[in-house]
Amino acid sequence: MNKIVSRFAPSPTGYLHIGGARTALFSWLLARASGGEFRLRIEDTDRARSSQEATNAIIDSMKWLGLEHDGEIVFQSDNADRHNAVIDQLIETGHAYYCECSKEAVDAMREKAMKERRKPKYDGSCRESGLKSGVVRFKTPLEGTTAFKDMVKGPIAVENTELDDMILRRADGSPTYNLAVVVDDHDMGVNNVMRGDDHVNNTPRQILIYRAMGWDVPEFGHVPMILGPDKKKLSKRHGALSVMEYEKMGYLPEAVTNYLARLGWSHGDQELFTMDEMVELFSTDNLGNSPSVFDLTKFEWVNGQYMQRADPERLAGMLCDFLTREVGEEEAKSVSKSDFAKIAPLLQPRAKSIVDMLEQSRPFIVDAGFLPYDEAAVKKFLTDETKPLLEDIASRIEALDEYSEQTLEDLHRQFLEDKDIKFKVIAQPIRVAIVGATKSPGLFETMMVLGKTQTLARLKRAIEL
RNA sequence: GUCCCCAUCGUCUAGUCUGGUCCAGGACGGCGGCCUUUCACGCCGUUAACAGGGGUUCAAAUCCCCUUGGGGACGCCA
Repeated sequence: MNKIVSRFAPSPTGYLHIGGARTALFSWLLARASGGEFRLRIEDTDRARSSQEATNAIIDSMKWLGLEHDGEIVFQSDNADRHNAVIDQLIETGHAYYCECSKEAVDAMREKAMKERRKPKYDGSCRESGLKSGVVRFKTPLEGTTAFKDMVKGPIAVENTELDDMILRRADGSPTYNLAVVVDDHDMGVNNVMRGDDHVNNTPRQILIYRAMGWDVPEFGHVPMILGPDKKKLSKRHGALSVMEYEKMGYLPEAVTNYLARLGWSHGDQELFTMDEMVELFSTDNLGNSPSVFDLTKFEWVNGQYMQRADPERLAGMLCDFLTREVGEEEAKSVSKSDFAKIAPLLQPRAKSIVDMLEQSRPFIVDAGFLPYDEAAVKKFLTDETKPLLEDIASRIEALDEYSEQTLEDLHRQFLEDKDIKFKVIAQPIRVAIVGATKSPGLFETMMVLGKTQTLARLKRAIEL
């Protein structure tokens, strides 16, 4: 088989949302898995609805997800002349014809057909009229069936009588989608087309154009759509967010691609895949053919898995960026990346996202004087009984020559022995004293990250509360 | 209305092509427990599904038909 050339061809009418991202991912995987090429084409022929902003957003999203494309980005609108040349050729070869029926007349035909329980379509009245102007329509064969083997759905066949004589060139001279995709895909050498489910119906029409032009018909694969929790088509309402929204919420790109891949694709019982693994294991044979629900809970689990495995340095960098975004450059300066690099490992098993991690790192990055305390926790643990104990511990820490996790542990063990009490008695009071809350990473590792000065300052402040 | 597609635990799915090893496996979630200095993580256990009905067959989640339910398309949008 020749080298696979696949593509992703979004229309820049909005942001790239997760459904589109998954299609792009599968298409990318298809190419990469076989050492083929993955092209990107922007279908911007609907000039009224297309925008540069959306184009940029799509490109940024692809980049963030790591779906690098090969070659130059093709803008469909640049190819109008070529599209028209093909249309002219189709007319010359008798595969297309001019039609002057008004929009209203065609609407009436459709309505009539619908009433007669037939499929609504143009009736072909201008087919043999030999007109020389008007829109150009494709002369769909009157009989036979058009069939293809879908890479994900299997064999699909449609009676040609079901298809109507689609318009190839509009009254204003511009080519339509069905014509443009075929020409562009052919010109770009695309031989594997992965796209959304909603295009299955277009496929037979497009195949007919390929045949009329005598071109090789590519392989098609239609991936089912992604549903919201209510099993309805994903929409803004239930968080059909754009890919970049996920970035803003602090999710990792590899978690997004992993989760998206598992939505509709599988490799036995495996849940976690690096991009490299996916490239290695991907096959359209394992693509599912039924729609799936986007489950945020499971996605968060996947993200959590990647948070745990991530390099603390990278996390630290992200934490800095997020902090800057939140409080501005000036404020964010007070915390360095190396501070975050020390904090991150403690929070990695506990944070579901970068935003979550930043939130949890709050007690670590504020000065003792500004540490917020959970009132209920203070009331419960910083009592007249525990405060003297904390005071004792504070003075012992102060006297420490070498401040390390080991010496801290030894110090506490000795303290417990001296007082003849269990660690449980002082654990929560210490915790509340140094982080202001009842939850935190391990006490000694927390003290280490905090440093001797901050630890003591917090202990002292807690005693005063 | 017409055509096309889809249908396994609440969710994502394995198994379906090449019927038997599936009284259906894994994961998320839920529940219970262990670990433990809290919270997580981790570990162990548990919960829960072949949409319904007909066939074919010694044998069907797997093959065929029908029904039901869901989705998509039917544009001088892409």
